[in-house]
Amino acid sequence: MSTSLYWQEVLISLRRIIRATDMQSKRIMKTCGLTIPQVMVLRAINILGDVTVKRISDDVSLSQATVTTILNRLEDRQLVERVRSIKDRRIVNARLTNTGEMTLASAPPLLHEEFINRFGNLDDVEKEKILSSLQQVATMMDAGALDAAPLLDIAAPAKDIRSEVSNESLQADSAIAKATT
Amino acid sequence: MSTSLYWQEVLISLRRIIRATDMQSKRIMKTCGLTIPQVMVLRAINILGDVTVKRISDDVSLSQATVTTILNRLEDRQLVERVRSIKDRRIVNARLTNTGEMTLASAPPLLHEEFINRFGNLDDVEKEKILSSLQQVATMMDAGALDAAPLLDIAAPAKDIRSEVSNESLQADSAIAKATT
DNA sequence: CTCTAATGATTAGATCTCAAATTAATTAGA
DNA sequence: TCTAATTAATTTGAGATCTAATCATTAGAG
Repeated sequence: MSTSLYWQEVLISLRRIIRATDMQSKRIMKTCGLTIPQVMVLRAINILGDVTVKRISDDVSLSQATVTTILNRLEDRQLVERVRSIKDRRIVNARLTNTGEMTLASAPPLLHEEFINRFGNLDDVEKEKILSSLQQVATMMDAGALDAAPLLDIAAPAKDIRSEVSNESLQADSAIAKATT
Repeated sequence: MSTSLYWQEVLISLRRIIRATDMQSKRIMKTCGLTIPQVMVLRAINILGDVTVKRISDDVSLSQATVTTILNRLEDRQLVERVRSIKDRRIVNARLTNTGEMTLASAPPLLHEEFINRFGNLDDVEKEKILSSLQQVATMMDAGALDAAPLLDIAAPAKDIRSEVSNESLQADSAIAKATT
């Protein structure tokens, strides 16, 4: 059917987005020595406090293995330290060092300035439309990946966030309490 | 401004999308031996006829270097052949072999079945909303990357592909045309 | 005609990412 | 108490992707 044409378009858009993200990550790497995923992990740790690798990986949407390797690099640079839980030795809790906090605080925004400007200039309806579309796509995609179990509420996420957004103004740490609830 | 929280959400959504795409690519790789980008390159060649590496790379949003390595693998498997232009020896034209055409024809859809189902079940308004959001995001993102010069018309981004498509194989039905307007 | 600049493609080098296998630690059951 | 199953993290192995450097060819200027 005619929908088949949508796939092409969707795929191309996804490619462009993935590529742009990749390029942006490399650009950031050059200026501050950290990649986007690395900064995201730092942020997650900062927001969530001492967290397990699993929790981080859920939060930033990277596999546990990837988070482990990212933590290795962050630990090498002393931005993060790992502490084994005393209660359960299998568990590792990551936390930021002082350097890590400072580095995170000074990290540049992860999206292109250009993107930020343009997005910022859209009116709220438009912003909302875009964010909720992204979330729908993400949900539809990883619902397939995860066998459709935990993420069935397609409609909910966008709204949750929105209300958070409008209430808490800005850095609200807890706001990211997350769709995972 | 409260917009800053949007960034978190946008980033998380993008991560989820990127990850799901990656996982899907690996899944497809297992079943048919080709990754998503490989299939996309095959498709581009099929649609565009004999094409230069540059043209392919523009079309599928991968760097020239990446397309080269993909072409290497495709050529190894005899799905594609490279022909140096006689007029200008720098130029390489890629074309599908018979095997390549057959393989392409039998390649599975590149998006999760689950995604396809869900997306397909949305009404047209919703589909367009999502597609146009993706395209806006892609454009805002790679506009930054490409220094904002050539891509200022947010509305028109994916046009090349579509016009080709509609002329050739697929009989565009106009739904998409509107999405970008 | 030759030398330099530009252009298209390829190679080299560095990261990231994931699935699968592995290691370590805990819990449950015989 | 001791094994089996489970859980958390890490290591291994294989690709993909980008930028930058390189190679090959063509176009232009003197």
